[in-house]
Amino acid sequence: MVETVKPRRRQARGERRMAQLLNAAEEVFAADGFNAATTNAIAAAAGVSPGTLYQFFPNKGSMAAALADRYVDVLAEVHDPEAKVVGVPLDDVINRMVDPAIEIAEQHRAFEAMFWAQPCDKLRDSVTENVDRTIATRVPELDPSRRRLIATVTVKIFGALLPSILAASGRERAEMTGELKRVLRAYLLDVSD
Amino acid sequence: MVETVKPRRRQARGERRMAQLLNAAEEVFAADGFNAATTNAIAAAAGVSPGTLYQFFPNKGSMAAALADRYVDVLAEVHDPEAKVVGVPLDDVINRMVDPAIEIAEQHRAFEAMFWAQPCDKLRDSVTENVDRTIATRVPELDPSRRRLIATVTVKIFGALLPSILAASGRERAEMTGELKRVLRAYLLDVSD
Amino acid sequence: MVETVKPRRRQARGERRMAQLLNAAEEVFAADGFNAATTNAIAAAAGVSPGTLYQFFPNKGSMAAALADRYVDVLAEVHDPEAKVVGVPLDDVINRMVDPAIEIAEQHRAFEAMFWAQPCDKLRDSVTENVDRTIATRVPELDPSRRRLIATVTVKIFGALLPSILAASGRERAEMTGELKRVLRAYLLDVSD
Amino acid sequence: MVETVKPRRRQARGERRMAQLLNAAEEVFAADGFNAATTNAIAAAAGVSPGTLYQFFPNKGSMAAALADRYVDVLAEVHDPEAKVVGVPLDDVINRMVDPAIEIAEQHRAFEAMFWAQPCDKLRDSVTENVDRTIATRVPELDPSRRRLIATVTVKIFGALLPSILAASGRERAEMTGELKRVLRAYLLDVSD
DNA sequence: GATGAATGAGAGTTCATTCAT
DNA sequence: CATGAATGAACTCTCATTCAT
Repeated sequence: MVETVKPRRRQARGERRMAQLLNAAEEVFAADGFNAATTNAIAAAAGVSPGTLYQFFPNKGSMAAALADRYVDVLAEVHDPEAKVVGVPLDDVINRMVDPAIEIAEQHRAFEAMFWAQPCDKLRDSVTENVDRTIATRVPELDPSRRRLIATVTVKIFGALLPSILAASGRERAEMTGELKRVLRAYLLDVSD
Repeated sequence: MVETVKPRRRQARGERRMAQLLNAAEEVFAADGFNAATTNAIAAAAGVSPGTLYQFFPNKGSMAAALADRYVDVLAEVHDPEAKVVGVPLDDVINRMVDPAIEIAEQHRAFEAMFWAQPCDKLRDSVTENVDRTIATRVPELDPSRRRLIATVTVKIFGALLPSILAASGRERAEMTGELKRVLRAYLLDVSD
Repeated sequence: MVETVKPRRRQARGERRMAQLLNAAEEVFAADGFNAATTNAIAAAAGVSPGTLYQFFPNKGSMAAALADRYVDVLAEVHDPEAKVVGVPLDDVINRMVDPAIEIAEQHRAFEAMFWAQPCDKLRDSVTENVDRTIATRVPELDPSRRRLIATVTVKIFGALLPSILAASGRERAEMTGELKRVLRAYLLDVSD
Repeated sequence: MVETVKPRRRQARGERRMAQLLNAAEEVFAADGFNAATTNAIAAAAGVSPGTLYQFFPNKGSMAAALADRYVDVLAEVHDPEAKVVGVPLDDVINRMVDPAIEIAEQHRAFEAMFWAQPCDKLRDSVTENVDRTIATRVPELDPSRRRLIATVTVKIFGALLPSILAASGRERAEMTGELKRVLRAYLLDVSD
């Protein structure tokens, strides 16, 4: 009994540390970008020593990957697999894809940086997978590999416009977001013929 | 007249070196990206000492900027301002925008890297400007600021898909290129209503 | 209490290193002067890598400043604020100002170099302050700003002759030192009328 | 005849170049100090190429030395060897030593920098020599080596206070200059007993 | 003479990572 | 687990000087 309690405590502490470190990494990655971010800066932001950081993450990239995982989870939480996709205006589908993603990107400040960092393919892949599935449901007759291509392109477009959206606010942001949706709607309409 | 030749000779050597250095920079930027590229590596690739590099360029960014300038020039050379834009299928207009850009990107190996590097806004701006002008000719009634937005989005989409296009070849590349054109056509059609 | 010892240990190693680095810096600054001294040379003289140096000092100037602080401390230790300054021959006062300073300069080989280096104003200021206070005690009726001027001039004279004194030895040094004291006595006598 | 004219012209051009280069060196040395001054900067300031500079001066130090020579000459021009030194108030003698020197230092902007630069011992030596001779005339019974010592000390004091004098202006400068003269008068009075 | 390109060792500084404590 | 000292190669950039033209 004692043996089981102690490990739990340890694990709990460990996870707290990891979360703490990831939060710090999020700040630093968001502020400086992946390349310019410094493991020392992350450790400092987390209030621990560099050595401690390396007890939880083998290298800088793994922190980015872990952050990406976190974002994948958040996206999954928000994603409603039961959501109607067929017999619904395309605009609604796009809204349900784009809006939560933007909101998450805004709330999780390193989302944008992680979206492009090399060690975070997972994140892009996951988003792509979601889009792919949505398309699959809505346009089942589409060839899977073609569908994959379309999903990939869709995600790249999203990634390309996201920075401008996040950098803007108010009216400007609405405009940029509108433009993103316009592009996607036009493309997806064209493609689903 | 004779006097002008002598100075030219000296400048000639210098300009040869500059070209040589820019070529080397192109290689290194293409291989490593702007951030990871080192001035020493560029100098070495050019077969000169680091000091020589700095006789022609005050810093790393200026090499990127010069390279960007070069690409702007190449784009300008290829661009035919007399080309018919009105009363012509949109597909043709898009082909004439996209195909030369891709070809240039392929021939000038750092084009992609420069397209995103911070010291090279000029390049993106120049491409955006070209697109803007083309739209202006074709859809004159469009509000200029809205037009600018559309051009910007168009260029971002191009930039987002370019890496995949360049990374691919043969059938795959044709597919990616086709997809890029499809996106742009759908978007621009939608927008010019 | 036990807890405080452990952190101390870590700091102890660090402070040992800092002392070691400052000693090395002292050697190198003394030998080459502040400008010509290199951080790599200092690190090498301390037997550590350049990176280690920068864990304790953010830049070259800060090492000089730290050295200057050290000398300020040594001067403070030697300075007896209770020492009689009134009702005592001026020669004694001057001896008590000059002799310890020269001795410190001799024992701490970079004293002279630090005395003039820009990042070490503190050192000159501190010495000036001491002189100022001594004059204040001995000639209380003197206008403070005038007193400051006199102290400044006194210190500059000291700094100007110090190199010759340190460079000499034996009889020559005694002569130079005597000359310094003669100047100061004559000046301070003149001034306190 | 032709042969004698051409060399003259060449020499004339050469001396013009040297003067031009020295003027440039004066600016740069004055602005940056001897160490921080750059031969390239000097050449640029003179409007010539680095290679040209090295056709007239073998290295950076030699430019400083040449400048020092120039200042020695200027001092000599100003110096009146017939000036009465005996049977005249000491204040007058000091004025005639100090005032022209300060004026020269002000007019020739690198005087101060050259006064301390290592390749310019000549300048200090020359000034020292002048002072030595003046003392010799006024106090002939003084032991020559002691006289040399006094002259040296006098010059060092001058050099130590000169920067403060030049940096100041108006009332402040008058104060500093006054202080310099006070020191020297007190010292020389004491010494000539 | 004059040019300016060329040199190259070396400056100060950084940082992902390791390791003794 | 945590610490923070330690590493060291690598980075960007400089500059007195030389040399081909």
